[in-house]
This record gives sequence, structure tokens and C-alpha cells, in this order.
Amino acid sequence: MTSLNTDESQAVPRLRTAVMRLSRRLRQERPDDQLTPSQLAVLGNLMLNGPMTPGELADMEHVRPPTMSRILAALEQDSWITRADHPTDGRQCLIVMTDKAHDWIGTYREVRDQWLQQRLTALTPEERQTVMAAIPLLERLVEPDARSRR
Amino acid sequence: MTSLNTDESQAVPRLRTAVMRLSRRLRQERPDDQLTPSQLAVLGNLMLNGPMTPGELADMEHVRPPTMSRILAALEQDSWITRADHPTDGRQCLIVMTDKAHDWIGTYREVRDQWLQQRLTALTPEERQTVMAAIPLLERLVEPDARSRR
DNA sequence: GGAGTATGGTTAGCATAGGTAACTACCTTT
DNA sequence: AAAGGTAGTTACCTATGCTAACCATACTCC
Repeated sequence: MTSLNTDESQAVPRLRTAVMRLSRRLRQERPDDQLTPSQLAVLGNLMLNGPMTPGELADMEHVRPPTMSRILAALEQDSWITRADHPTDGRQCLIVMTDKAHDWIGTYREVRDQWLQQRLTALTPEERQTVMAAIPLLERLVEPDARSRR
Repeated sequence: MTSLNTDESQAVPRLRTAVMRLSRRLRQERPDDQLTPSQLAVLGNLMLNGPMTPGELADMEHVRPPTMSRILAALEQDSWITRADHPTDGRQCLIVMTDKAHDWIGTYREVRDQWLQQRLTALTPEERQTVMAAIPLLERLVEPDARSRR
């Protein structure tokens, strides 16, 4: 069990605080005011990976099935998604984006992350480079075995 | 208005997703099971900066006063903090940590961020260096004028 | 020095987003 | 065919954000 040196140990609470505050801020910045951050995340997943089952979506977002159920219910309510029968398993279903969702994502792709993008322009190019280099590492922190996949 | 290049634009949703997922994960990882993340953040602030008013604490955490009020009420309920009269302003009060809180923070300092620390050890030293270099930048993203202070 | 305004804090009520437990429906296995 | 496993949902609880409204104290200005 490797131990972190003193500097890095001090960095742990700082990283935690920074991430928590940034996420709070991101949650507040909702320029569209139509989709919540979690709904947006689900649509993003579907856009990238195509139709998926609720369970797969829950795994990808690291939430429990009931949480995903609620998010999907809200998305279905407003016609962002529909459900298709699973080809082989009658218990499961496939979540597919509606045309409305496809159009919306396409139209507002630039607007969506406006705040964060604008904030990033306040950094120097070198600083942005550092942040971008850290992104896959932050992903790895969440996803223990992300190193192995792709 | 400077614009980000294509690569960086693609990084924006990825950064957002990574931060949201990591914060969710951090919220779930609550080894102590006594203090919620927001309560922990407040105690951390008090530990670092000494007694502060509710308003100052709300500013530091970027939450609205009522939110801080609720957090403080819970902390007071379990005797983690007490309130002292403000020396000059009768409206305000000073939040001070109890001995219990001091002892607890001291005892569990290493345990608290165990999960994140453990996850960081899974990175290479160079990767950890990158993450650490990004921490102050993430802080700057949240705090627009942080560049000017210290 | 008192009236009116500003400010700090709290209370009340709402929304989002996470969780667990329990239930239904379907699949699998023997 | 019965038993057990799995996917999804429903019901309910908690934490954490918000705004609006309210109270108490401070400040300002006549």
C-alpha cells in the first residue's frame, strides 16, 4: 500500500472541496432551464452510445436503478425518450431518444455548457491544457477499472 | 470574446460529466457516517479560519444563507458547534467549534478522505502531479476573482 | 431621537437527486 | 413445473439546493 507524501495528502481535502463546489456551481448553471443535469447526462449517454437499457444507464452514471427509473420517467413524460422492447429479454427495455431530443441536443450543443466554457476562457492556454490533461484522470478516479477499457 | 478550439470544446461536457460523477461518488463515500459532506465542509472551514458568522460561511461555500442556516442547525443539534455573540453587531453571531468537533476532526483527519486518497494512489506519480496542478484551476473556475486574492 | 431603510439570520415551503426496501414480471435452471 | 434469480418500478426517506417572507438589529437622515 503506497502512501501519499505530505503535499499530496494536503491536496486530498482540497480536491474534494473543489470538486464539490464546482459540481454545485454546475448544477446551478442551467441555461436551458428545461433539462436537469442528470437528465442531460442520460441524453448525452444515449447520444454517444445509442439505445441502452435502464440498468446500463444506471451503471454508467453510478446511480441505483430506482434513481435512473425516476430520471427516465421524467424524460419520458416530456417526450425526450421512448421505450422499445428488448429484442431477447422481456424484462428489459431499450431507452431511445426521440427526434425532439436529437434536434434539441443538436441545436443547443453550444449553449448547454456555456457557463463552464466561458469560465475556461478565463484561464490561460497552458492552464486549460492542465485542466484538460486532468480530465481523464478525474474520470479514472470515479471509474476504478477505466484504465483497462479503451 | 475568445473562443475555445475544437478539442477544448469537446472537453467541456467531459469535464462537466467527470466533475458531476466524482462529486456524486464523494457524496456517497461517507466513511464516518456521522457528518454529511456539507457539514464536514463547514467544520473544515471553521478549523482553518476560526469562528465565523453564518453569512461568511455561506459565502465561502457558495450557498445561500438559508441553506447554511439549516446546515448549522444540524451541526448545533449534535453539538458540533455553538454560537457566540458577535462583539459589535447584535444581529450576527459567531459559529465556534465545540471541543467534540475539534477532537473528532483531529482523530479522523486521516480516515475522512480515505476513499479519495486511496483512489489517488492508483494513479502514477506523474498523473497525481497533473491532478494536483489542476486543483487550483478548478478552484478558479468556481471563484471568478480568485486570481486576485493570494 | 425617532422614522424609515438596510442587513444578517431564520423559518417555511418547494424541487432535485440520491438512497433502501419491497413488489412485479420475466427469465433460467433443475 | 417449481424454485430461485434478475430487471425494472413503486413507495418512502433523507440531504441539499433554492426563493419568499419574516424578525431583529443596525444605520441614516431629518
